[in-house]
Amino acid sequence: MVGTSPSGDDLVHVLGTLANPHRMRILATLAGGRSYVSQLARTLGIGRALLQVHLRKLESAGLVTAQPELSPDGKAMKFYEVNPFAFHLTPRSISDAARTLSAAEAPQGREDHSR
Amino acid sequence: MVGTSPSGDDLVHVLGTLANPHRMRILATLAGGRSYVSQLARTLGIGRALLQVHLRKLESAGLVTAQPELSPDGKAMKFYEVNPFAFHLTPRSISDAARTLSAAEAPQGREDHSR
DNA sequence: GGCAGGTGCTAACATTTCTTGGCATGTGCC
DNA sequence: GGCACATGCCAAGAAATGTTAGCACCTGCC
Repeated sequence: MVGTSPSGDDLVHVLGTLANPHRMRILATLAGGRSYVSQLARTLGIGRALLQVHLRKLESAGLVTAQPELSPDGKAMKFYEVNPFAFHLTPRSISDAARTLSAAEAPQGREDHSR
Repeated sequence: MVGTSPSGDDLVHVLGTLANPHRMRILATLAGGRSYVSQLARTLGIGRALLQVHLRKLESAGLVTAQPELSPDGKAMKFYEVNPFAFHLTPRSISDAARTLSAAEAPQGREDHSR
């Protein structure tokens, strides 16, 4: 699984997701062991609403996985854990990714911006 | 130089810079050889104003370098070239970086967000 | 002078992302 | 019932980013 080059769009998504202090801390915390939302919120000292948004982004980027579970005493809890990943960023890998960027994000210029 | 772990803040900066289709394409183009602003704009099909903003971000993240030069016929031109770089992103490296995030960006919570 | 081709800057608008607060739902327990 | 703790969602404001248009300046050349 390692060594697979993500498409340009995916890479933009992943990088954009990682490029945020909160999400880095969340990832770092989860790397130390799985945890559930409220617990994480307490550990990180941030509100649940905010945390959930970030967790959702991390999940949509495929960096973490959610696992709904029922605690012994019947509470519905949502555990999260880190998905293993490895991205190598070099001018070369970025160039490769750039070639697979979707046209939608491209200016696909027919326009004359010359003057 | 390879293998040096960037500080958390630097990493956020670099990742945020790379996480953009325009900047990826700019980097990809420059990886194929140095070029100057107007030329790049034509190649990419985007306006100069926009290009300059992105080039500035790439430069501030240390991914490219600007080289002002005087063309044979006296025109002042600004060439850009890619700086070699290599970042390895893994849960581990992200965790390490997260520990060096500046407090300013930290919620450093004393607050009670519990309810 | 006037045109072509470089550079730079900035104000203003458009869009996206981030953050907060409030409210709704569910379970177990005293 | 009422409290503690868990989840979810959404509207709305704040802040950061992205984009465009326009103007200013310089040099060589016909």
